[in-house]
Amino acid sequence: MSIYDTLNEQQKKGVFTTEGPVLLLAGAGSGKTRVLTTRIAYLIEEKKVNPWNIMAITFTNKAAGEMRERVENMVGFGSESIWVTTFHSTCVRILRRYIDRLGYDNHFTIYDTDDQKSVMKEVCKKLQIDTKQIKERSLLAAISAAKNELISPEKYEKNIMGDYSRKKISGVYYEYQAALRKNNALDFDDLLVKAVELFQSCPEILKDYQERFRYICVDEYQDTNTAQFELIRLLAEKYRNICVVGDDDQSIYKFRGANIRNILDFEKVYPEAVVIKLEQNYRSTQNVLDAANAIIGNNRSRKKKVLWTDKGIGSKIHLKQFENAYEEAEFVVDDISRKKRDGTAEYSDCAILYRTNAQARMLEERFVLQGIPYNVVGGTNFYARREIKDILAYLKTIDNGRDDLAVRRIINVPRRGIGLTTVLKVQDYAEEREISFYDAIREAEQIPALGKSTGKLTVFATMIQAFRSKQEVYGLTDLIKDVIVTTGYINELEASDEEDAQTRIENIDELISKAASFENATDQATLTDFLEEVALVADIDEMESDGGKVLLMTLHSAKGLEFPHVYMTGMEDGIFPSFMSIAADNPEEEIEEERRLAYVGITRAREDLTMTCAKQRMIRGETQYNAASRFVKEIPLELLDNRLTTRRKVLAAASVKNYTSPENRPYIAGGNTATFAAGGIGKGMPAMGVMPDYGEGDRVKHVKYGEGTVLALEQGPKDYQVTVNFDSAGQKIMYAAFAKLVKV
DNA sequence: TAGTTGGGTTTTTTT
DNA sequence: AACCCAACTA
Repeated sequence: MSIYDTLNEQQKKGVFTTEGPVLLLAGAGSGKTRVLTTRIAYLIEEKKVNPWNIMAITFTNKAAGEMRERVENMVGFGSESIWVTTFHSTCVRILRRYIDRLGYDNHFTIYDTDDQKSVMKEVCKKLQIDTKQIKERSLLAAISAAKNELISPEKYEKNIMGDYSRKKISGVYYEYQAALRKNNALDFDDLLVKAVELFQSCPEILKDYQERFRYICVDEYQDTNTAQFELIRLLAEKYRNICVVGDDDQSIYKFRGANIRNILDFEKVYPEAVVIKLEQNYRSTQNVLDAANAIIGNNRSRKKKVLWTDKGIGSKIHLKQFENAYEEAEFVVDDISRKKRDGTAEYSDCAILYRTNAQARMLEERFVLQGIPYNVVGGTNFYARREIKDILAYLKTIDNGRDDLAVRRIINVPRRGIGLTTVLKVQDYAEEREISFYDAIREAEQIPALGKSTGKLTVFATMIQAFRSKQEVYGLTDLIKDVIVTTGYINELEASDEEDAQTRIENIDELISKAASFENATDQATLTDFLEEVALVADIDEMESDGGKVLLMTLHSAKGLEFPHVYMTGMEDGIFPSFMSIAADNPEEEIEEERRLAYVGITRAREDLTMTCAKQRMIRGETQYNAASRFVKEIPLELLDNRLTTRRKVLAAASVKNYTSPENRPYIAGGNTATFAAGGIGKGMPAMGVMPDYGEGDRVKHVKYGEGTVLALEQGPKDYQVTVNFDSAGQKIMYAAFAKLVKV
């Protein structure tokens, strides 16, 4: 029996039609990833295509990783040379090699949303734009929209047509790009734009990649924007072996430029395309599918298809309305704990979905109260946290002194008594000479205006230079440890009475572990590689699956996942569909997008679906009274196990009081909310400067490097430095507090 | 220069 | 409710 026998007819067609353009319209749960991976295996095993010539592109690292793993399990070897990545990493890889052709340095850094905002703030200051009238974010949104459509500043300028606000944006767009270029930085959108630009201006480079990628597969095609479309179109132009997989009903990223026409008009761009529809669902029970079909059937702009299953009717959909969000959370958590007790479900079988990240908080409180393990996916990206960004700014500075933003971020963090006045003076000097901020610091002695700050700047520059030279000898992890010790970052945190100082320290510890595992997984792991990897992780990539925990996430994050038991909470008009979509200029269109989101949510459920809503809910400090979601009302009554009934609890008032005051919260022994919420075990920071229990000549053991002999142990300024000669890993110098060496 | 405080704003979703 | 920022004070 071969891997192809268990496929249905349509799936087989998808696997075997390897030549020419293919559009796979794959409904939710129809096994599209399976078709995609089997197709790749077929290309390699049967068609004898060199894995090197295959490209599979997705949106998240998680999806890419899963795809690679599945292909690996099917083909004997060679799978490691398939190019399986995300759009963004693909672009970075190409640009790292060739972006000098566009006048950038190949050592460019990648700016996240935070950095973009800082840049924009400066641009606005420079152009004297009042950010109270036009907000940075709306300017950035306009620029992002333009970039997604591959509209350059020049093109944008031509399209002003006398429109005042467009004229303003046009100027901002120019300045913003200039600022990025000066810092040798690209934002997320630039990654795509510049890759396309590169291909357009260097046909010989494009040709190389066209020769390489003879077979291209694109997952989640409905979420591609114009830039992504163009990138793929260029790459596929020569061989035209392009297979795109998507579901127009699951297009939920219009707000970030996804162009649903890419999938709807595929046959116009590729008239010879073979279109295959996958409508058999292997995931959910009939009741769940009927509900999904009933809801999505209300959308007008879509390719008609109806999902079916042979999994059986299954249980009905549960619908519950509560007085307020506390009771809603209480019910959901109780229900999950009941299922666990009954043996109906494990914690990891359950997922709670909501429209906005803020809705997680109340559920979290309840989980903590009941002592049930849970994990929140997303929210604030780990790498966007202040302490992490600070450390990364050091690394960026060490790696690429041209990123002024990074240098300015850390110039006075931890405090070195370098204030705004000094920074401005340095900046003036840098601007005058057209050099980078960091280079200006290195020339601090040449700046007469500085006065006694000069010394402080010199100390800073010397420290960075020292890191740079040590970098040659050190590994990545050692460098980070050195940075946090030498700069006194950890010391400052430990000394501070800030409430979440401990959490921050733990986060830094976590960063070190991430660096260590990156170092382990990559040979020749460079600082640049690490910074790049870190810049492109998505919330969902960080999800630990099957940690025996209930998962909480937004409906958007849930796309592509499935769970036996799904809870959709906050099913209220104004929350879901969101107020923004109801109040939009084009509500029909916006609500259709929300409806697709509802469709995505429902079709995550394998067996059991529960929808909940509350009559009353606090949003941004204001109490809102919401009716049940219109989407709920679109579900035929016979699919529900009950009518809408409100549960009223006498205890509600009392219990509300209980878990709003922190003192009354029964914490899990030995832990606290923060570590619990982060889903990690709080490892804490070992004390620094404490004499280790080993000495010169002793045999010790390290988590990563294994056993070795201590060659030297000397008291440094902050902590003991220990030099160990590891049997397999060679000689390493490390701080005793971090090395966590065990005497053997 | 650093820390505090009061006022104003806010994301809905994210690579 | 939470966060960010500008202005004010030590």
